[in-house]
Amino acid sequence: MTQMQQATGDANFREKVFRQVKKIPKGKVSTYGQVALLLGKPRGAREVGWMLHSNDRVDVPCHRVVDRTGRLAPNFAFDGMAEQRRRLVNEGVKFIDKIHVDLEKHLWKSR
DNA sequence: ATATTGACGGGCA
DNA sequence: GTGCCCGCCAATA
Repeated sequence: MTQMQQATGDANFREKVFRQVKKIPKGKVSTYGQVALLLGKPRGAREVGWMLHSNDRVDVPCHRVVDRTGRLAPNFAFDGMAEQRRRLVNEGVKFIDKIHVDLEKHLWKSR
């Protein structure tokens, strides 16, 4: 690893985030904090959010990642939270209202 | 180098 | 359950 890559910080961490998000099963959701914790950064929730925002790759199901209250992203990359909600509903995720998913039922329990 | 911002989380009212 | 404050971390308006 070059010195530049280290300076960039966690270029490696970014890959971990994508890999972890890809593991979220269809019909389940995870939280930024949960993902961060699994990657060994208990306080890296904001970091995860930044990564997903800056990288809206189609192969990363970022719509399955919500915040701790189950609230959807304030500004989803494509069509606002309407698009995010549509995708989740399409996968069978239940909502307690328009912007909050039912975490009790759909929060992914990683192992 | 400092200040501000943001797709966050925990604790408390 | 919701809202506010504060701490945390990286990017940058």
